[in-house]
Amino acid sequence: MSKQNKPTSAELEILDLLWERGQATVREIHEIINERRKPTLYTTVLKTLQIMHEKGLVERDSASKAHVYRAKQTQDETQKNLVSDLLEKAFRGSALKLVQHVLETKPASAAELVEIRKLIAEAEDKNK
Amino acid sequence: MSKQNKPTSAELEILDLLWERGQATVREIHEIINERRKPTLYTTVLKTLQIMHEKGLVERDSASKAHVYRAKQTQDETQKNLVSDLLEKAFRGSALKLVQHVLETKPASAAELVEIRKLIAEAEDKNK
DNA sequence: TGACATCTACGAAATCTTTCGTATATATTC
DNA sequence: GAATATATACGAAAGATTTCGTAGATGTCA
Repeated sequence: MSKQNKPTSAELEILDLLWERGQATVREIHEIINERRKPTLYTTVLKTLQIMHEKGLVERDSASKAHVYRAKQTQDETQKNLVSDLLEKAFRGSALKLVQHVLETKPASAAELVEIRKLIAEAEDKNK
Repeated sequence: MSKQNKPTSAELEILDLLWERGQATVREIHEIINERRKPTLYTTVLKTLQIMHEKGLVERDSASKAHVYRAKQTQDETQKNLVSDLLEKAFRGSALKLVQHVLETKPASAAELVEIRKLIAEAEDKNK
């Protein structure tokens, strides 16, 4: 059912902003992106959004002159797809290995570790 | 130091085979890949390996007519890079969210969960 | 040796992604 | 209503990745 539309790198960067703010115009997105990384023309961002619209990654309200964009998939759904993709492509399904690398790469805070414990407890319950 | 050579999707598929078998010829790789997914010409696989060789992703022994390829980076190193990349690009550094999705996507076995617990314990020790 | 199978090399086409530049429409303001 | 600022649309260049096809080298075997 769900579209197998894996967002590209540039698309993901934009989606991230949309998830964070709920919605945004091209200009807003353009400005934020330009602060964060190498300068990009306004029309580049616009074009990317248009392509994302064609692909069904975003929806837009074109009532006013400056269209307002929103992500169509939730961050959660997208993250889940990306993880599932990585798990399959690079980890041959080994959840353990993946978790191990996560904890190595980005040492989690004490609070996060507590939360992760809970997740494991839940997973164990389901196993029974 | 380490090459920031993020393998592409096709490259990763080949690397996976090399890690699994230690080494392989183009023909072997070609045959396995063709069993697993859409048919690909022999020369396509060959060309990809040649490019990977240029990039330094693999090394090869050309003593015999059919060259024998080996991955140059370990699976561990590569996985670590991929995770770090995903964490940054799609999870804004939230280890928790990532782990959550892993456990949802691929329900871990009881044995794996035990192992993950250990990793958390280690991480907590380091936090102190 | 000569026919045949199998290999590498590699240019180029095909495809995908990202960026750029131009044309044109639509508000705003004097 | 004309000048100006700000939008969208969109073709096409630029890059990166993947695939294809041809040329030629090398091994095998009767």
